[in-house]
Amino acid sequence: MNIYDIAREANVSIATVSRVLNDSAKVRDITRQKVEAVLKKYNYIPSAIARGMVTNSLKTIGIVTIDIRNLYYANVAHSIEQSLSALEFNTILCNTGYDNEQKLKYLRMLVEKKVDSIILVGSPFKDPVLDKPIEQISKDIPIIIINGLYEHPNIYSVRCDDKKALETSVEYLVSKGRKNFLYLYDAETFSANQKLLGFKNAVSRFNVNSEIFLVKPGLEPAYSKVKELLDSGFDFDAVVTSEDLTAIGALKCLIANNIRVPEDVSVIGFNNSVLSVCCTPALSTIDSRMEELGRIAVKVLHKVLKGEKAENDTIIDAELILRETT
Amino acid sequence: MNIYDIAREANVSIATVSRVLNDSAKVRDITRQKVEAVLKKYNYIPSAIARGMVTNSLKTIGIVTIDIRNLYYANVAHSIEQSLSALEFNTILCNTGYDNEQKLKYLRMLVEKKVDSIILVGSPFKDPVLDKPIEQISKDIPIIIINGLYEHPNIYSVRCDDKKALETSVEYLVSKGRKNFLYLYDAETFSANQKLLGFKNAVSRFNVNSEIFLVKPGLEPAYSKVKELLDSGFDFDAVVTSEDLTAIGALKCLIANNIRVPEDVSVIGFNNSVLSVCCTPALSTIDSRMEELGRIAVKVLHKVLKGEKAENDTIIDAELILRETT
DNA sequence: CTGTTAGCGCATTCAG
DNA sequence: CTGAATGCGCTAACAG
Repeated sequence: MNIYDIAREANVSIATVSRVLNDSAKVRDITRQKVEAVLKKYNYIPSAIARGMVTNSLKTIGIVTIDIRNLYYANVAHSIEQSLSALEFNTILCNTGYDNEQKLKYLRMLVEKKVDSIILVGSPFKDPVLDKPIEQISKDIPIIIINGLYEHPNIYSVRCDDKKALETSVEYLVSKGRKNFLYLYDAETFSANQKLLGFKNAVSRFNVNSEIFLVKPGLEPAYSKVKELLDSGFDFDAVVTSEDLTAIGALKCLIANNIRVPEDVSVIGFNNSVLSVCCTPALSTIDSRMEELGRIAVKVLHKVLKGEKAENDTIIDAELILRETT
Repeated sequence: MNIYDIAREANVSIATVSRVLNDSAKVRDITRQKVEAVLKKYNYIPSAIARGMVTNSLKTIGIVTIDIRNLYYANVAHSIEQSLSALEFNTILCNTGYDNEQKLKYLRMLVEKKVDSIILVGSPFKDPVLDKPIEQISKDIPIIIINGLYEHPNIYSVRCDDKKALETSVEYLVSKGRKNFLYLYDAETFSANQKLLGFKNAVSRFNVNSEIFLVKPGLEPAYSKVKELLDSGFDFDAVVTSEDLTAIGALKCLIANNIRVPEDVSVIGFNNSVLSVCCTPALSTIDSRMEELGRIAVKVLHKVLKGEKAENDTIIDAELILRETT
């Protein structure tokens, strides 16, 4: 069933059917009703593909993440999908993992499917290997990168001020009398580097001691690292991390070793995920405002799609959430 | 740029270009190389829309969930997306929330976009209001429902044996000497009913006491409920829930009230999400094998799409994961 | 093995 | 306000 069938039954031309389907132009009321009756009778749904053939758009956006099981990505993706849906856009979800080959494969798929734009979630997408292809794509469609910085025409950055966030954390802990910091981070992306930079800035500014370690993502690696540090007699009274899960690993190790939190050691995580309220004591953390980032990304995109001028780099502030580990 | 441009530059017909693009038929090696050279020169990517116009498929599947921020949905969705991607299919993600209007809107969008199939994740999609539209859609494309039962041609169920899982939990706790059970559940869907049924079966079979309460989803409502029960002097030595987060709410309340877990009270959650290892003590829980469900769903779908006969209702067993709360 | 041709279902001129 | 005609880029017969 297509508009020809509808047109025939309604005794009008396909152009008229198309018009009422999109109410794109004036159609006499009586004609419209005639057509609508037939449309309803068959519960007719037009083909977005055929429309896309003409308009060269499926009203679909690709959203590219590392792994949607990660709460951070899930939250941003959800926010994006919802904002987009309100604008009548659909979302193609891509979980690329960390492998660049996979990322390229997905990017290609999205181009094939003629998405109206691609939203890259997370800084792992700012990578030398990907730069060329991404810039190539940006010649045809706008690209938004969340929590990555990409200075290139038609590529828009929307991010949270990670650097400042870490500075704020350290500052707060210093104000509480903490003097010996441990920083655990689990990635070496743009965003991770910003956090690290913020941490380093702050400890040097406040002139406190600090040790920094890169650990594998997850709870276990952080647990082991802290255990190792404890065993080696390393002394610290504050743990700051780049991820909630890492913080929780550290926290669990401290508790297991009868170190009181927050009396002896303070802990601050990052992201304000559900995880942070599940542990005991509940984790103080930094809210990186994932939903807000998603919303802004779509807002920027919408502007660009409408041909309006949009901010090339939007930065919002994170927020320190104090719970029981500080 | 389209296949005409490629054809012209390679001095062949568009049919030949199409053939090498899909390697659908024998093409002389020398011709193929000629074409491929031009293809590479322009880094040509064919339009899936135009192809879809002819084949009536975009090699895209709709996956419909309540909310991807929920770890359960995120895990299943991830598994589906990955399995699908390996089959060269893309995934349109839909977060419908609980509102039926929204669900219908998404369903319509997916039909418009001519998806090859729709995968419904979670039992909230087995609802009288949705039955008609879903059955209508199933006339054109296969539908898979994960953790819901839908007996209808071209609709396939893939689910975890929730009933048995709950029976196993209770049985285990009884074997540990527990006699007074509290069951907290947070939804009234098909899946939730199965769990409830399993719980009831088991407590009656083992002849132990039980109280059952419906609470709102989340950590807080469970916490409050348990607090209320404790204050009222209600006596219990085992808490079983339909969700990890609910279990954690209960657990936190017990701990806060100096009730020892698992010495005084045992707790078992459901889903084996990351949350279960974040709390202290770590939560014993039921692994509902979300990744496996996603994988099987895609396997079933793939069969159907290839025109092979597939199982209408696939059931797998959950697994009891013992950690520190039992 | 390769080329010609006819649609796929729709939006969009351009006439009337 | 409405209709006829055109083409979007590709696949799939069908010829040769």
